[in-house]
Amino acid sequence: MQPITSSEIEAQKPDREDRVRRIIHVDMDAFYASVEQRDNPELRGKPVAVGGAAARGVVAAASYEARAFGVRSALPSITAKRRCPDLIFVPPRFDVYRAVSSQIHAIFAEYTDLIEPLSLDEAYLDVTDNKHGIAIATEIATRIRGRIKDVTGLNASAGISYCKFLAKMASDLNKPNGQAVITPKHGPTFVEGLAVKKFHGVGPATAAKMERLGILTGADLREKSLAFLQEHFGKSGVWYYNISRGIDDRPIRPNRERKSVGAEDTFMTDIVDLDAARAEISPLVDKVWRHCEAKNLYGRSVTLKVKYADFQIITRSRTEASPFGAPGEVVATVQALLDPLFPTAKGIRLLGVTLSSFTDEAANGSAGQLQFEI
DNA sequence: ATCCTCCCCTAC
DNA sequence: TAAGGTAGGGGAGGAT
Repeated sequence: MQPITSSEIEAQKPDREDRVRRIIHVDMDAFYASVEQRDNPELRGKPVAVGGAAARGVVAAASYEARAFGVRSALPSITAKRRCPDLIFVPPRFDVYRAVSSQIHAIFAEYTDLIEPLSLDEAYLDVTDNKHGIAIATEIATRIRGRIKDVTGLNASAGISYCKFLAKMASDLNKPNGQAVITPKHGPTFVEGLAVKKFHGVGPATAAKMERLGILTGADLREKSLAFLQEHFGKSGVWYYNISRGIDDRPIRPNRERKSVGAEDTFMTDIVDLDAARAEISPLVDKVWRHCEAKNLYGRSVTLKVKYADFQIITRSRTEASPFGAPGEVVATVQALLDPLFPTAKGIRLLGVTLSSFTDEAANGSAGQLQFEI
């Protein structure tokens, strides 16, 4: 400990301790697969993959029995079947997953309103001030996991720490059906010993770039200056600088608003001609439009996504002054974005449509717009 | 200075 | 080897 004056103790100590947050990251174990095993006893104890067995499908979630064979999320279904010939493919039931997600969210809300869902099966909770006045966050995590088990029959894991990054990391440490704590005292040490490629937010590209710079671990990262990291990683450099010291002040953000709604489709066989491509647009737009309509989202940007046979992905987008008023308008715009891409030398394996730039209100009539412009 | 378009990276 | 669907954030370069 650094020697400090008594006045500093008076001034700082209570302040510091007040500022230490208690964050829990809750993560359901093999979520989709566990729901399927819960609802169909035939699947229990067996290797299960949720997702399409289709030729171009991938695994969305794998049971722990399947993981023993190297079956993982995002693995091509055909590879999964080769690794695990007895693998049972089950189509996803998102309505059921959403219902379970609501149940666990209700359990979180018994303890705090500071809930930030990351997906159907994961959330950050800030329990610094919680509804039961429980001082020990691990106690809350234990109770939440018990409640989840009682209510849903499913296992959850949890990470407990003083920030989101370390809570997230901690939830993996004793998975499945476990929890782990990283205290402020041990946070920086934990990060130092961690390979950067394990950092949440550092993917293959960034990991490779860091490796070229001689950065393999959190300790390596910590040795680099802020200026160096900013030079090589821009805005993210600040984030890396802080996180290598165990510093992450990002707040829990409840009620994050959706910024885009999209739909995309990979075809059984690649598309080569414009008419075939055009025929795919309406169904995609209709799906997106229905979703936006149900949620009262009025988008004024539309993006067309094209994935070619060689996996090159391009996007073409257009932003209007006011939101689209009918699906037909979206279809027309997307067609206009699509046309210049033909004739194409490469087949197209996927098309996608996304609406974004949501505004508060539906489009005014054209007369209303004119009044403003005059 | 901000918006728009397009691309890259990441996560689940 | 075979590689889905959905979403968010950052950055570069150009337009307004």
